[in-house]
Amino acid sequence: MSNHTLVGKLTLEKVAKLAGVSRSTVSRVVNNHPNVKPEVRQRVAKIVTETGYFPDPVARSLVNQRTGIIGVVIPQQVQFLFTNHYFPRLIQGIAQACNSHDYTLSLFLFHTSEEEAKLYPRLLRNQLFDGIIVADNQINDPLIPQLLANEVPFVSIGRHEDSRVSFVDVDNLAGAYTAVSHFIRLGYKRIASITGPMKNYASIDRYQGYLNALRDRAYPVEHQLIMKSDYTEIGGYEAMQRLLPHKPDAVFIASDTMAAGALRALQMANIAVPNEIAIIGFDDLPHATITNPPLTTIRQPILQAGMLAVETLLDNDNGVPRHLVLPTELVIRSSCGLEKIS
Amino acid sequence: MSNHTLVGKLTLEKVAKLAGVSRSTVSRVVNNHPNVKPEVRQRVAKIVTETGYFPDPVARSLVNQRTGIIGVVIPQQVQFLFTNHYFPRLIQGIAQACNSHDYTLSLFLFHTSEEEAKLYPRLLRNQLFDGIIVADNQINDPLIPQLLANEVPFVSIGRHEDSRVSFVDVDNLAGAYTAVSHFIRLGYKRIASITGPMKNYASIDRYQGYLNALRDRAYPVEHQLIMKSDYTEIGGYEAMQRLLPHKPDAVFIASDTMAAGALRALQMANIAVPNEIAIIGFDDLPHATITNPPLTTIRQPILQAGMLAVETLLDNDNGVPRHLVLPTELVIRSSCGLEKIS
DNA sequence: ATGAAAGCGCTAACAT
DNA sequence: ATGTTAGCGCTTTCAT
Repeated sequence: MSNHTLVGKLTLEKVAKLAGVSRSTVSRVVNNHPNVKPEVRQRVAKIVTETGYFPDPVARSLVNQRTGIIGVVIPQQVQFLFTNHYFPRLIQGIAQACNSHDYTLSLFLFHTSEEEAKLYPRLLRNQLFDGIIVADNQINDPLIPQLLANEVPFVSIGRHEDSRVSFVDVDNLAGAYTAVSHFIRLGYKRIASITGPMKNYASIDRYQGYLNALRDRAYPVEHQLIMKSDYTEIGGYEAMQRLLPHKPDAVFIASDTMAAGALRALQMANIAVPNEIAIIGFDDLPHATITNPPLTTIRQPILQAGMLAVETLLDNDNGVPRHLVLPTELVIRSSCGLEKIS
Repeated sequence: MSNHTLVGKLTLEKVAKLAGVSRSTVSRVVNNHPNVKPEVRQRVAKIVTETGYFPDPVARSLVNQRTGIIGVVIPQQVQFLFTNHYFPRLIQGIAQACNSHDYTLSLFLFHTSEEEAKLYPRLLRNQLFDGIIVADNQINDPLIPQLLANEVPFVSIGRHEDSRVSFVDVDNLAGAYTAVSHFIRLGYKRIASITGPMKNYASIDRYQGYLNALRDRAYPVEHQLIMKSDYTEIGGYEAMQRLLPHKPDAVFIASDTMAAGALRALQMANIAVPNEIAIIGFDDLPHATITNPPLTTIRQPILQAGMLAVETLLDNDNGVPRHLVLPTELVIRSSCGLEKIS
C-alpha cells in the first residue's frame, strides 16, 4: 500500500487506514465507546498515540452542536476595569473552573459602545458558545433581557431582578452592614461611606447595607458623608479629599482599591489612621495587608464566585435558575482602630 | 407550501427555501460575492434580515479551516499574574485589536503545572486557534520550541533568542539605561536596583540596562545594592526593606507595582523620598500618578504591544518572522528628585 | 463488534 | 447569474 495517501492533516480516516479498521471504530476508541473488542481497541489506541492523532474540535462541534467554549462578557467600559483587582481575580476563578472541566474561555472586553453593539448579535444568536457569563452586570443592562429572549444559556455575576436569571452573587448587603456595625460598636459617631457607581447592583447593595446599619442603631444619615466614586484608586483618593471637610471619624469604603487611594489622601493630609479617621474596605485583596496601616476589610470570595458561575452554567438544572449568594466576612486589621476612647 | 419544514434552527437551506433560490445564492449574498443579480441579492438580503439569519461559525470554520479565534497563553503561574497591572493592560490591548478585526480572544491561564501540561497538547496540534499569543515568555519556556516544531502560528510578547520567533517587545534595555543615567546625571552615588525574576527576558534586559549605565559611567557594581524580586507590590515592599541596611541613595525598580510597595516600606521606615532615597519605576501605570510622591518612571506602551501582537499574527508576512521593539520613555515626576546638592 | 452511510451547516468548484 | 454537487472531519444510526 502506498503511503502517500497518508500525508497531510491527520484525520480519523487516515488513522483508520493505518490501523486497518473503519473510521467508526477509531471514533469509538477515541470516545471510549464500549463496543470495541479489547484487542482492536488496543491496536487502534497504539496508533493514535504514535501518530499523535487529535480529533478536530471544530468538526466535532459541528456534529455535537457543542463547542466547549464559554464566553465571558464584561459589559463595562474597559478602561476602568483593570484599575482594580476584582476582575482579574474573577477571571482567574472562571479560568480555573474552565480548565478543570476542559472548557475553553473566551473573553469579551469592550472599549467603546460601538464595539459593544457590534458584538451583541454574535452573542445573541450564539452558535459559538455553550454558555455565557456576564460579569458585573449593570442595572438595566440591555444584554440580559436579550439573552433571556434568545434563550442563550447564561449566568450573571451579581444578582438580577428578573428571577429567571441564574446568578452568583456575594452578600454585599450583609458585608456592608457588618462593616458599619463594627464601626458603631467601636463608638464612632460620624460614619461616612465612599460608594461605587449606583448603576451597579453591588454598589447599591453595599450602600443599602450601610444605610441599614445606621438606621438599625438610630444613627442619622448625613448626605455630605456619602461620596459616590468609581472603584478606582484615584477615585478613592479624590472622594476622600472631598469628604475631609465634613469631618467623618470613620469611613466605610466599598472597595479595597478605593480604600488604598483614600489612605493616600489621608497621608497627604497628615491625618492619622485609625486615630483620627478609621477605615474599613471591601474585597480583601492581597495588598490590603501592606497598606499603611493594614486594612480592615470585608472579604468576598471572588475566585469562588467565578468558579461557581462556571459550575452553574455547566450544571444547567433543567433550565431552573440558580441563585447563589456567597457569604462575606469581616477581616480585622488595624485601619478600623480598637475600642474608641470617646 | 407547508411551513413546517421551516421550523427549528435557521440554516442557509431554510433561508434559501424562503427566498426561492438555492443555498449557494444565499451564501453568495451573505458573503458579498459579486455574482448575484442585484434584484435577487436584495430579495435574499431582505429575508436574511427579517429572519435574523446568521451563518453558523462552526460550520464555516470547518470548511474554511479558520476559526477566527486567537489564543492567548500566559504560561506563568497565575497567582502572581494579576497582582500587578501589566497583564490586564496587555490583555486589554489584545482584546481591542481582536475586536476591530472581528476575531475572538481565548484566554489560557494556568494555576498549576499539571493544568499547563494538560493544555499544551491542545495548543500544539492546534485546530481551534488561527494563532497564538504567548505572553511573558520565560527563558527556556518549553512551549516556544514546541510551537515552532508544530508550525503553529504564534507571536511572543517579549523577545526570544530563536530568530524564527516573531515577537513584540519593548526596549527594556534602553528604558533601564535611561532611568539609571538620569540618576547619575542628578548626582546620586549609591544606585540600587530591585529587579524582577531572572527567568524572564524583560527582567534580564532591565537589569542589564542598569549594569550598562553604571559601567558606562565607571560606577562600581555593588551586589548588595541589587535585590531580586517578583513584580508584586508585596515583593517590592520586602525588597526595599532588605535594601535599606545597605544605604542606597537611589533605586531603580523594575516595575511600578514593586515601586509602590517600596514606597510603602520607605514610609514605614520614615525615609523621605526623594530627599533621602530617590526612586524610578517602570511601566507608567495609572496609579504612578498618585503614589506619595508621584512616581518618576519609564513608560512602556503595553496596550500598543498587545495590539501589535495581534496585527503581527494576522499579517503573517509569508512566514517571515517579525521582530518589533517598541520605544520606552522617561516620565519625570517627583520621586527621583531634582539636581542633587551633594 | 464492526463497517457503511447519512448528515451536522457551510463554501466553492463545477456545470449550466 | 444560478443551481448542483462534493466535500470539511467528525459522530451516530443502521445494517450486518
